[in-house]
Amino acid sequence: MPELVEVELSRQLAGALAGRRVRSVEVPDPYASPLGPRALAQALIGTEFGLPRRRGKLLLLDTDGPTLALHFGMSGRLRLDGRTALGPLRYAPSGLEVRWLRFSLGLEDGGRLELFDPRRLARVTLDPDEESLGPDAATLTLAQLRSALGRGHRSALKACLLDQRRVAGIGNLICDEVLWRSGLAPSRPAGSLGETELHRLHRQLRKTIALLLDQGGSHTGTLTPLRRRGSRCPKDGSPLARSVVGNRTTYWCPAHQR
DNA sequence: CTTAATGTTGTCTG
DNA sequence: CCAGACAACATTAA
Repeated sequence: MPELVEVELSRQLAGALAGRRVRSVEVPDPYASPLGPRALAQALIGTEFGLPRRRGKLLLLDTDGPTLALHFGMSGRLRLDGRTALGPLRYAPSGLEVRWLRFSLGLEDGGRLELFDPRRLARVTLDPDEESLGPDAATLTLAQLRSALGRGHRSALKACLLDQRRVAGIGNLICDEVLWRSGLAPSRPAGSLGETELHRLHRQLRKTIALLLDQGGSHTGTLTPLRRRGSRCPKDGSPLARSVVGNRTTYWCPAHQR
């Protein structure tokens, strides 16, 4: 679930952390962090949270000490004081089982921040390298998009959009949805877009992200439910193609995506 | 049992 | 040097 949209919803949930202090640190699955449980505890206990930030798919929880960074991998989700920001997990519809709790913080006021992750690809770090991420997709300017794609001259458009160093936050579902709405083929060389196409892509990117946020998830688009063999394009009725682009399964309409 | 999965990273190859 | 292919990571569920 964790593309920009889910992480943003988690950031909003984490807003309630501001001004609260860490009392305890638990790491039931040490695999979740390259830092040991001890280092995390030492760095975090007693610190006070500020307002949470997000860059791409990274949730940044600033404290008056280090910045706690959460990356949700494929199946991570956040719970704060018993509340979550997202609907059921695709790979764990039953949701928040104790065996999937990988990291948690007890707060001085009795509250609790918990990271659940069935698939164990989520990561907890401190003071991450934020600058290696490209500009955030939700607020990307046309100029930023142009330069992100320009440098990727001959690599596939979709591969560029998924590259977090170029643009941060776009995942597989958002990418396919945006390209479908933009009428652009995922395998188009990124550098081949004309100014009109670039404009269209930029507009659809911003619009789609806002829509998906509003609807509560990356999976709420038009194309997502059609990600199975035999589906047809809702725009023109053509059979959707299924291929691999940028290492990810890609659904698209060869009829109107050019 | 097989396959695919909302992600990232490193390695190999042409 | 570049882009693409592929495996690995670890697990769930259809």
